Amino acid sequence: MREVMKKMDIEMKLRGFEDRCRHNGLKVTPQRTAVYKALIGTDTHPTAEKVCKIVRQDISSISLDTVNRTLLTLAEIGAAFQVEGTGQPRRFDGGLEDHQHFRCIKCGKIVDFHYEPFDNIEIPVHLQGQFQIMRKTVYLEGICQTCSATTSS
Amino acid sequence: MREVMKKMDIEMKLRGFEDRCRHNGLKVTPQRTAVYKALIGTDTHPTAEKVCKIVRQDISSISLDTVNRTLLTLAEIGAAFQVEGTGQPRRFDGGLEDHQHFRCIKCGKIVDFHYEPFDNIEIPVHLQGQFQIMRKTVYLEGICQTCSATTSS
DNA sequence: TACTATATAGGGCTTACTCTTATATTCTTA
DNA sequence: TAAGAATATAAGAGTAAGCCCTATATAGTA
Repeated sequence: MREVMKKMDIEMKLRGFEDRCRHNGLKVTPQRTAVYKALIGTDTHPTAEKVCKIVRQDISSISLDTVNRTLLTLAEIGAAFQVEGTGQPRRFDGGLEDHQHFRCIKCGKIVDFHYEPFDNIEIPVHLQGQFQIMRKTVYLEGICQTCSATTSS
Repeated sequence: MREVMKKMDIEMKLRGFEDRCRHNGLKVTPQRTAVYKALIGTDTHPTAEKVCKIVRQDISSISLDTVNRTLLTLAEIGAAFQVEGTGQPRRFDGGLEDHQHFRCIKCGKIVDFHYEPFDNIEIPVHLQGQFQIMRKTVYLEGICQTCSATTSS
């Protein structure tokens, strides 16, 4: 019974995915579908490399480049998203005072801001047992003024 | 007057930095000091590459590897830190329901959790004009159970 | 001043990605 | 349902970030 439910759920998601592709003028290819399926079938926040390995069980000839490109496409059409901050070179910060970060997804710029209520977010108790938390922050992503000005022109 | 204050401030930080090095059994080298100075002299969250360019104005022969290593060292002794999530391969997430991420800084594992109060953090008004915010999340870093078990042994 | 431990420069290597191009596939519309 | 146009894919070369190794140099110490 459980299994049947799961299967139906996946079928529904796939249907929705195909619609989403078409609405965005994207073709529904076996590769795209397989990448999407692999991604929703895991909760491990995989890299392109890992997704590629999974997909190759079905489509052995798929290239890593296609997987990577497809994942990026999925993020663009809102069928998935990129885990915050990953995929960029390492960056450092010499400001040790309490502050938070905003990152522009177009130009990659990181801007400090400080909003006192964010300094001491309360961590739910059930996590405190599970992890040794060393850092907690509110992290914002979006488009900065410069980039939104450039885009609209 | 302002300038003088700034200079004193930097001097103080440098003094503190040297102490911090010694307390951690690290030698105070011109390279280390220069990297630290470059980092606290900017608010742009630079990559190792950028810090290297700045430092080379003083020490033209410094290698990128040294800069990178030094920045990592600064983070270890708490004289700086690494911007959350940067420096890792891109990762994707197919779960579109509201949730937040914890990332283990040892093994890199990313774990989902969900704490409803975090779903709709209020963004301060002064930021709403400045940025077009597309995503906001609470992001936690620390050490997971597996890793803290391994480390203690 | 000399000795020991640690740091650095340099260069080669790996990994994660990106770009280019020729071929293949989807979707449309006639 | 066949043909054409637009888009996607595979493959492979190219690039950027970061890591590792080793010989030399330097800081801290006694």
